[in-house]
Amino acid sequence: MEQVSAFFKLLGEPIRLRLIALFLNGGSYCVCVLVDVLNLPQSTVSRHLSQLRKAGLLLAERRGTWMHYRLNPDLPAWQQHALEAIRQLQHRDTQLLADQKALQQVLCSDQCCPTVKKPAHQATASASSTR
Amino acid sequence: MEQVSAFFKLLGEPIRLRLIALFLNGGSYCVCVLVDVLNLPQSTVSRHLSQLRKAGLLLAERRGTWMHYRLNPDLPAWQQHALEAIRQLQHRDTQLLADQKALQQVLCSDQCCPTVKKPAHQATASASSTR
DNA sequence: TTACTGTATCCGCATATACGGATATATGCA
DNA sequence: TGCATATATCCGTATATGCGGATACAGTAA
Repeated sequence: MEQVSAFFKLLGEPIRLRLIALFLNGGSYCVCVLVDVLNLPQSTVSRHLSQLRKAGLLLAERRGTWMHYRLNPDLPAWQQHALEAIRQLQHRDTQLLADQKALQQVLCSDQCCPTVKKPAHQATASASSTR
Repeated sequence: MEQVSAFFKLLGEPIRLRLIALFLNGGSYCVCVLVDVLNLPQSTVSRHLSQLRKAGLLLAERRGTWMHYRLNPDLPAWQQHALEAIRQLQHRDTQLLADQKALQQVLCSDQCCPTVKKPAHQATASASSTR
């Protein structure tokens, strides 16, 4: 029960909600990309990411200097249901839409993180096996 | 966005989560019943209920001295999705199961609130057309 | 090693929120 | 009226949580 409310508590914070929404497409992003997208201090973004990781919502993987986060694909069914709610909001909420647009811009400009894995449908509209 | 996180923040509190779970069956309960079920101070239960009502999750209706709360049947789709997550937990989480059992006991003992509307399938195991 | 970059954590501060006894308000009834 | 019950709100307190600059900790390359 405490675990359950802890999960919803994570979703109850705007920055974390925006982060989760960005990961819903299946992409894998390093901290510096997300800092650029959200336009927030690095410590703030990193803190929220590690909270999401500790809770099992995100997985982290080191690639050289960069730490890459992605959504845990093996979440329990009830959590996936809750995330589905956010997925529905992505097409309506202006903030989430703006974040997605900002993400694409940052990814295209390739300012940072040569090893970022974009979501499949963005890779180049050709090979699609990112996951 | 703030509205969205506010919604999840409501679900992020154990007592509110338990309250919502109790209402998922479609029943309509007064405060005193819920106080008995959760075994918590009246002010605590009432406060959480009014928070849920202010957010539009619950509807309240006065019947004489008693205030009856029930789930708002017209929630936006994304919220219903999130509630579906809780519905799935009802069969697994021991606390939620205990609450449901306690609710049935309180309702059967008829200690209070002669006007409580039980969910359809509990009414007499006959008519079922709630929700 | 040293320098540099990306990330995680620390820490003091500010704010939000929950608690629950006490009290106010509302309704029904005599 | 006045009392009793149900509910809502108040209020002081305790706790939780977010913030973000500063700092520590990788990992890479020279």
